[in-house]
Formats: sequence, C-alpha cells, structure tokens
Amino acid sequence: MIPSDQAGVPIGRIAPARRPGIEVLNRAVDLLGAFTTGPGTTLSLAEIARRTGLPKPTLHRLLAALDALGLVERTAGGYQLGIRLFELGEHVPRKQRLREAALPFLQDLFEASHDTVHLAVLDGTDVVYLERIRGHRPMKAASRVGGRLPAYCTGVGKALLAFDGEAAARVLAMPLVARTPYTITDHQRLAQELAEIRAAGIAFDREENAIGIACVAAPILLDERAVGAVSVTCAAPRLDVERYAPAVKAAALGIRRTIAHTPGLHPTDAARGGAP
Amino acid sequence: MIPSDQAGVPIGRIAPARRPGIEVLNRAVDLLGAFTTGPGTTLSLAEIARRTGLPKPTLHRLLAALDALGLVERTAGGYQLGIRLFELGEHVPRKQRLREAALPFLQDLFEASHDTVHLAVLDGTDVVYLERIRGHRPMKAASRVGGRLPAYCTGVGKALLAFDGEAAARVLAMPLVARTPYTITDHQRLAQELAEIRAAGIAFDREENAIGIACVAAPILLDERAVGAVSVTCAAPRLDVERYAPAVKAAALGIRRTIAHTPGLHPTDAARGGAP
DNA sequence: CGTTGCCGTTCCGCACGACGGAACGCCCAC
DNA sequence: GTGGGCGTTCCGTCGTGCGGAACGGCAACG
Repeated sequence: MIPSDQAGVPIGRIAPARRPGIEVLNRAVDLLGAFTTGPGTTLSLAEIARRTGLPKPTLHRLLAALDALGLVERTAGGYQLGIRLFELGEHVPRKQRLREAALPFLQDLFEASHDTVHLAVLDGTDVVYLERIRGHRPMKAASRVGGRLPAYCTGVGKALLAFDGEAAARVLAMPLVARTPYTITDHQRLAQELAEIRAAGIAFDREENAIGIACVAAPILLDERAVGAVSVTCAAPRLDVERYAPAVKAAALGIRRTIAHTPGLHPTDAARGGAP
Repeated sequence: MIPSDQAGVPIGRIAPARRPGIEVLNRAVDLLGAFTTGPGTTLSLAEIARRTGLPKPTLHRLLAALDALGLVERTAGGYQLGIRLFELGEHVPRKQRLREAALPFLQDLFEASHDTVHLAVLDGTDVVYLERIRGHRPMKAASRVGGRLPAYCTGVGKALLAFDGEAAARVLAMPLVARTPYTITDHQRLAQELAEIRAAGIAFDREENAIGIACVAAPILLDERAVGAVSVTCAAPRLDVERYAPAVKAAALGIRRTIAHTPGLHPTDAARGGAP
C-alpha cells in the first residue's frame, strides 16, 4: 500500500561512516571539539549541530550528560566547555613535565630575542602549542596555547616530523594543502626538507603557514626521538631569523639535559591521524 | 538442580547505581578521573580497574577508544592522559577569561606579600585552582593548578560559597568531614560563618584544610555572584595573615573591574555535586 | 494580525552496540 | 614447577543509545 515500502533499504541512511571505537564517545569528543574550531566559546545547540552534523535530539541528550559530568556548562546563551576539562588538562604529563622543564629556557630565549617564543608537541599529524612567551610586538595570525596547527607547515612541526618516522610517514601519505604560496605541498620536497632538518638539527618556516610570519625551530630529542620543539617566531621581513638558530638550538639542548631521562614523554601509540 | 537458581535475582548484580546520563560517558569520565585521584600519572589497566571498580574487559575497550581519540595515550608502562585533553582544557572560557584578567593583580599581590597567591573557581561543591604564584618558601600540603579541594574547608571555597546560594545549599546538605581538628564540621556553624563572610567580604582559613596552613581570601563578584576568588596563603604560625586582608580585597575588586561585563563567567547550571 | 522560520525540547519503538563472564597466553616471583 | 597478576580475545545477551517526528515558544517578517 505505501509505495515507499518497497525500498527495503532506508534511503536516508548515509553510510554510517564506520569509525573504530565507541560511537557515543566519538560523538561526544566531536561535540567538544566543536568548541575549538571556529570562533566563539559559547555555542547554541543549533550551532553545535551545524558544526558537527549530529542530529539535534542526539546533541540534546549528549549535552545534558556532559553537563552533568562538568565537561560542559550550560549558560544563558548556550553551552561552553566546563572546568572539569581544564582540571583534566592540567594533569596531562606530556604537557606538565615538558613545560616545567622548559620554562626557564624559554624565558632566556625570550630575553635574547624579544620575539615570540613557542613550545610545542606532536599529536597525530598536528602540533599543539604548550606554551608561548611573547612581547608587546603585535603578531597577526596569533597562535594560542592549546592551539593546533598542521605539522607540515610550521617550524616546530617540521622539526618534530624530522625526528618521528611514524608521524612523518602519516603526513607524507596525506594531501598537503597550501596555506600560503610558500607552503610545501609536494610530498617529495617535504621528505627532502625533513632529511635536511634531520641533518642540521634546525628547521625554518618562511611564511609557509601565514604570510608575514617566519620562524626557527629546534627539536628536543630524547633517545633519538623528538618529544617536543622550541621556536622563535618573528615578522617575516626580518630575514635575520637565522641569527637565532644557535640560541634556539642551545635552548633545545638545555631542555633535553634537564629532562634527561624523565619517563612518559613520548607516547608509544601508532594509530590516529589518518586523514580522508 | 542448582539451589542458587531459586534466587531468581542474580546475586552478583550489585545495584547498577542508577546514575543519570549516558552510561558509557559516565564511565569514560570516571576512567579519566582516575588519573587525578591519587599519585602517579601513568597507570596500568589493572590499576585503573582498581581505582574505578570497572571490569577489565570494559576498561580495555574504553581505553582503546579513548586512545584513538587522543584523550589517553598508551605508553610503555601503561596509560596516561592525552594531549587532546590539554587542548580542550585551554579552551575553557571560565578559566581563560578569568585568568587573563586576574594575572596582573595576582602578580601585584605576590609582590606585596611574597607568599603563595591563588586564583580559584567553584565547581559543584569543590574549588578548582586556576592559577598559583609562589615564591621559594617551601609549602607543604602543596596545592596545584588544576587541583580540586572541598570548598567548605578552604579560604577561597568559603569566600565563593558565601556568594553562591545554590552551591552553599548543596554543601550544607552534605556531610562535612574533618580534615584537621580545626575543620568546620557543623552545618550551623558553617552557615553562620558564611553569613559573616558575606557581610565582611573576606574569608579566613585557619588550618581548616591542613595543619600549618592559613589564608585570607576574597570573592570576585559580578552581579552579586562570585565568579572566582583570590587568596594569599602562608604558614600558620604567622598569625598576621589578617594584615593582607585589605590587599586581597583590593585585588579582588581590581579584577572585578577589569572583567566588568565579560559574559560567560558563571554557569547557570544547578545539578551536580550531589554527595552520597 | 497571521505567517514563517528557527530554536530547544519531548516522545517512543526499534536495532544495534556496549557489556562482561569466561577463558587464554604471557611473564615474573617465589 | 607453580601460583598470581597482568593484558587480551571471544561471544551471546540485553540494555541503551538512537533519531525521526512532532510540539510549544519566540522573534522577525509582511
């Protein structure tokens, strides 16, 4: 009687996009991630639905659950990330230990250069900034602590990739989109540059991520693997970024020395970071 | 015939402890929380099982899922909290905005007192520390940024409760366990003290949380409600903590002025924090 | 004023995915 | 050799997360 019955297979069902893991968790983290992509820190349910593509009733339920757990807080204008997340974030050892050991050296580097100084680690195929020290000079395309950028187009990112084979392999198997005319988009060229960085122990970014921004970066090595990277960033016209190379390298070595054999600085994972 | 069959109700099934929300999420957060209770930052699966009471196969599955999401990282000796959590934590507006506005005032307070300075907010019936500035004086019972303490036995906690009716009500409906001989464990007495704090705009902690530690705290008010609190902490023998009261109060007022009408500083929630 | 659009919210029956006891292989300490 | 603790896999069951549909409130519109 009802014609559409014949279809048998429901049409609306667009490939459930089989991801590994537990669906609810994946979705919940997508939801939380919506707060870190794009501007705004307080999002309405509808806005989250737009960013994540999840159906509204589902979000409603998830948000209620996350609110009760303190991962999200309900405010007048919508929802925002909750204090509990901050609490958990402060207990992340990769961040905690590295930052603690590195801070004095970052300070020195800042004194010496009076330009923006960064400390970052690798996560999948991205870099995440753990710390930043900056002066009063305006810096467009401002990075932020807790911010995330593709590794292949940043100084710290390339420094890290050069000393992390697995991660490099993942990046080299992934389309490299141009963020400026200077971004490296050719896999072979990237592989070659990583080799050079590996040899020199220093990496440069010359407006590959943002026009007008250049930087020098050095990896912090431990057992032949990079557990983090330091960099000095400044306005591109000043081509003397290279002047800071020795200082940056020295800072990285200093940090390496103080963390010596601190455990738990590199994860032993492999998966993750696969790109469409 | 197996006699136990007659029971009808399975014995092992200890009341599923009906919590609201989504079970998987509750458990996942319990799991993550295991890393913030007790010492150690790298836990084995078995250790997590002990702390959370969850069955091992379940944990195994959860950990794999959380690892794939970056909330947890697998290392040589077990699991640890993952960078992704730090990333999310840095995007929490309650923390971000307050901290940013407060930092200069905290610095001033430190210059003036040369004792440990704290910035904290309320979460449920606890306080969570957002920032700490401390000198070289050793301070036992060390607090930590991202740390959590019951509100009723800390200076900042009482300052916050005095100006948050809902939270105070929740605390007053909850058993108050003594952490030192000086801890307030009587509900009526606490209610009275909160009233005094409300009148004076200043709170004291005289070894109520830890022996040998005293502090002065003042709430940061916005629309009659506390959105955070500042405190100066020092060794208890020095009974002149009161000397700092004016400075602490002034700092709180200064912070209040700079955040003026910043939105999103207090959550509108209610639930949560119910205690067994 | 009715209308339209977008919002957050509730309902409810179905299907699928999380669940965990049981059992396994491993390594280490005794 | 043996016992205990560990991480891991399997698999049948049942509970629970799912989301389309429908609702009421609100603001902007003609």
